[in-house]
Amino acid sequence: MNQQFDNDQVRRRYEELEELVARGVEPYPYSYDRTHTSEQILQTYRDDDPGLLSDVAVAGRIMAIRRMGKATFFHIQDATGSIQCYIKADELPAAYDMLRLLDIGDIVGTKGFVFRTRTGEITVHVRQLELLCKSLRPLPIVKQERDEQGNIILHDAFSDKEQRYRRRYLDLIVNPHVRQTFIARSRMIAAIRRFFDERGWLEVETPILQPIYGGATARPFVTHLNALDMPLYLRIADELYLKRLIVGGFEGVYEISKNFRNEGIDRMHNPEFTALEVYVAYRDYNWLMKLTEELLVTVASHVRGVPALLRVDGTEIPLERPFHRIRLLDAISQAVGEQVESLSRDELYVLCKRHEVDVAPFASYAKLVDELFTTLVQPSLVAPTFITDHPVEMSPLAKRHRDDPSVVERFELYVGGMEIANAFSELNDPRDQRQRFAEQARLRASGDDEAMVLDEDFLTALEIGMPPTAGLGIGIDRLAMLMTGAASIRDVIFFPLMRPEHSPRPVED
RNA sequence: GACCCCGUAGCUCAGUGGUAGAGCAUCUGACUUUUAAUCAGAGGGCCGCAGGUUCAAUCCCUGCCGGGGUCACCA
Repeated sequence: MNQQFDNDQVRRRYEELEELVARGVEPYPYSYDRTHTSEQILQTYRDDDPGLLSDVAVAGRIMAIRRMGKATFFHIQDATGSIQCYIKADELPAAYDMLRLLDIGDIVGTKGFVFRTRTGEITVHVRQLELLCKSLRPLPIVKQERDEQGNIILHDAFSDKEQRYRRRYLDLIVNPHVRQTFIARSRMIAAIRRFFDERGWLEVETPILQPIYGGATARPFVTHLNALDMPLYLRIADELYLKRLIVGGFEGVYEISKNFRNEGIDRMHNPEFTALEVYVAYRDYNWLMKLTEELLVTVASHVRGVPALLRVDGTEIPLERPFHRIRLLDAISQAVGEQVESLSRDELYVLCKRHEVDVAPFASYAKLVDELFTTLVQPSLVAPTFITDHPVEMSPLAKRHRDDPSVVERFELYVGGMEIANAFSELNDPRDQRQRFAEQARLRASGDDEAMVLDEDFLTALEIGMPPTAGLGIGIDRLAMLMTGAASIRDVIFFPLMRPEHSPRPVED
């Protein structure tokens, strides 16, 4: 064996492994038949009838060992929780001998009967002990203590964010709340699927590798397809493909999948993130606002038990229907204390300067509106609020408002100061859509590298004809943050993007 | 990309211009109902990396690497 040891704890464990093998112990067996999880034992045990659990088999990772000479207590942790085990040397001399070579982190299976100790803890009295996996590296030890109120006090919790994100497996083993966060995320997505499935809408998959990226304004990741010697883009949105499916005759489709945007990384943004998009034929954005309310209330109730979301500071955000609704320009007017509805681009620029909103002198009308909103309004949108009817320049894929052609039928949902949904009555007039693409092309030519690219086939699809359609996108990661009170998007993504730990020096070319 | 902060034992952290310390973890011994087990002892460190200043650098300076935060960017 030519093993490089990082430190003597690792070396010691390799030595133990060899000694176990020398004694005929298989350190990596193939399976283990459990009768109970730790949770099942704790829930089933009855002091007046301990015989109920006279022969259980549990398995898990050793998380604590207390050796007391000829008797030892240890805790094993499984997916449902943890349970204490008790083993006596005189009853099981061989197993007890093997136990001397086991460590915190090893995975074992044990059979025995359940009893309650003098100090009141439900415990498995070990009659048989098997090693199921030898752990060769030390675990970051988290000790926990219970105070008189029963609160759990953690000592020296594994808290270094870099290590937690890089070695999520360790984070999950030693930090129980992390497991809970990801279970909540998974339940949330399951609840969303159920909500749509119940309505008869079809879950679909559309291309992630796209020859033309579209459906949002963002810089893409570029890759290359060798077989056809052509560039491809990782999708920034799936919108244009889902609309093609509505053209094709499906009347309700949704997709939950990763998008990729080559932009900044911060606590709200990860280069790859999960988006939900749903499109429903014959509906408009008014109907979709009600649906969005219902979706959030249903999902939050399922995941959290109450129709409320959670802020980082632990305060709840009740989801009371109907959510606030305010037109985007009205929200800005309110914030600046004057009517902005009919202001020109140049007047808006002056307004920005007056309110110390930092904008470039050549910024477009849409950009100015966006800056004013982001700076002056968005932070205050804690309670769920629909911001509606954006200027048409900001929304190249949304249908013009039926009463005002300068704005579109669009809403964004803000909760806790975060944008979590974006939706519109979908633009299905191919003539208008072509004009909008032309405007995007003009922006692109003038240096806006996030402007949308013309997708001629998408226009062809619209010419074939798309029924009136409402479409909604939800940032799943951000919604998960609000379901769990997470402070950073990294806390709800198992493996957030990190720079390589030992980065090879990039070669300059 | 800019600025600020951080990087010391497996983990959580102290610390000082004279090359280091605690708790837990680890090792040895004691202990047959413990639970942050306890008691006695021991080992463990390129103080992120590379330069510079200095008689002397973990500490001061510069650069780099990694992380966090703020801003910018970004639906």
